[in-house]
Amino acid sequence: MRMSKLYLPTLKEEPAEAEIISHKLMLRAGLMRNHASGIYSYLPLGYKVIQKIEKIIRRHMDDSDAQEVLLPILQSSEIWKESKRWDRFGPLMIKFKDRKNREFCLGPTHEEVVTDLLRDEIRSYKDLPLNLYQIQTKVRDEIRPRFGVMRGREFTMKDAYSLDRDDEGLDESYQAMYNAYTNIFVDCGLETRAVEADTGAMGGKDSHEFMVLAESGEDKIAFCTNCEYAANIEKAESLVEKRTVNKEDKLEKIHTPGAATIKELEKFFDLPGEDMIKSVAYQADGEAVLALVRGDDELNEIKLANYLDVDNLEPASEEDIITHFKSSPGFIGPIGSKGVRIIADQRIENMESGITGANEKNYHYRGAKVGRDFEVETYLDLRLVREGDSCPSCSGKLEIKSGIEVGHIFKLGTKYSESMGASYLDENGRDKPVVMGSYGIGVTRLVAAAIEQNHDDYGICWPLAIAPYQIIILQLGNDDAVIDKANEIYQQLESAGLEVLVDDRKERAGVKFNDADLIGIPLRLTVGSRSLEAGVVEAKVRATGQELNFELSSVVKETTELLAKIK
RNA sequence: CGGAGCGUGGCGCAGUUUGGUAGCGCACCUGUUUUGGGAACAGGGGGUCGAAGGUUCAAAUCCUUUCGCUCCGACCA
Repeated sequence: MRMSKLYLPTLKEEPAEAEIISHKLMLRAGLMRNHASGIYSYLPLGYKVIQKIEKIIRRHMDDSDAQEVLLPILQSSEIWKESKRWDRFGPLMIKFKDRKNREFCLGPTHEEVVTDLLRDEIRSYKDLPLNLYQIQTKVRDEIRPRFGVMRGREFTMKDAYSLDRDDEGLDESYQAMYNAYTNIFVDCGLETRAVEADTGAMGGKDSHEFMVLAESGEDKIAFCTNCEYAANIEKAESLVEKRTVNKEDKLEKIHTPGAATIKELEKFFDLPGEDMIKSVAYQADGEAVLALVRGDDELNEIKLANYLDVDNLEPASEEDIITHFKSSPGFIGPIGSKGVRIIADQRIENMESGITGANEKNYHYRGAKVGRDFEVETYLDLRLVREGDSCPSCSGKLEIKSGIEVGHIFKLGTKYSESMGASYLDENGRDKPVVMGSYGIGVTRLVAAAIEQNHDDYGICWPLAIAPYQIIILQLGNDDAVIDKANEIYQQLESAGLEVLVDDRKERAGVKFNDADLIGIPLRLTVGSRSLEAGVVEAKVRATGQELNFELSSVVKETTELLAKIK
């Protein structure tokens, strides 16, 4: 491609709308432009990168016997009501009515469509297993789109759906996808880590996320420094140490004016947070729930929501605390609570006693004991893991890092097949629900993640596999000899099947060098009168800065050889 | 949805406090000289100052309403 003809609007200055590096560079390097909040147009260079990624994805999906289809974006409300997600997804979906007043949404995902499509087709165990995938635009009315393409309202996703006869079949399909994903990300030149994940609104049991480690990531991941354990912090667990603290044995009500937070209580009593019982009040589908964690711990709401199995878990407002919990904000506690479900973290069980709110303004109890002074419904893991916690599988130390979720795989089980009636007849003629899995890759998010992982002060450093072009030839100056030579090399390389961009614009050298760095083409060849006099073209590897001179007579051969070594 | 900030040529910004008829840098067009890391000089084009309403002799500037964008939080596969 000739740059004189390429639509490539690069920006010299930082766009004001962008905050993180990948977003800035995607705008500056002319990959995309903003249309509205969280909605983008992809320009030629950006779309090339997307197509490269899609090609890699297709190859690995096809290799694992998945078959590509294309499902509708416009989806009828009926199937969503069947799966009970019309309300569950709620405002995340763009919903509207057609001229005949029928309800539709723009598909935020396609489980319902796939299930609907196949429930009438799958008759026999002989039709299974099956894995269908598509690369499609998804529409989600995110509450807060941000970081450019990282959390957009419209984005490209590869989603796949497996259908199996039973759990063993699902395990196999899941493992095949796990392997395919691992290979896809390696082939894209990305470093990812698979972590255990919560299943969220998708439902189901096992789930893994594929994370690109990056400061700007919206997710937190806990890793063991000693073994392979890695989990999203939403799901991560740690060993519960067996130790007892605070041996007060009588319950005592204490006037604690102005001490409402754990920090203030630590000061007031001159005791550490681990001697206190933190009580967090929630409204769970209208039911009052009090979650207890140790004072120095943070509550993991996802763990609580999973246990309660509710659609709506919201922190109780100050008003709720007064009316529903009959308490006082800042002084809430489990003692004397009526009509409130009390659920405790397992570490509370190890506490001999603790300091907790007295449900009365400016009062706390000291020496509160579970079983004697109050009862709990159950003990379970409710706490957010912290850096330095002990690993649940090997008791090594946990470390916490930020990551960008680029892939997510789920074992859905029979959630959709049962609610929507997708079943088959087994060998014995018995009707059984299809066992499903679902597998997603955020294609456009992957572009941003790749940039987060591969850039420097001058611009993007594309991994070769997903670079929009492999080679950029800089034609410096307007000497006929230079123009002819640049042209000749361009044509030779293209004939050799390489992807080449030639900067034939009437720009000064500095502009060309800077644009080349910005758009991040992996290999740069410079043709100018200086190098021609020396009988060479200069080669420079974008990512490493490595520089070489190629003899004019063997440019194609040497370029091909060098490319083979670049990642 | 709560909090904060911002909307002025394509991009980045000043001007708003204290109303007086719009400016800078980059980009763009023409010409000359340049030409290996974002050239210099000269000339030139382009903006109903997000929108609507109001106050005023006069509004980018003051008031009201509204729309959009960004950040923090809530929320969110």
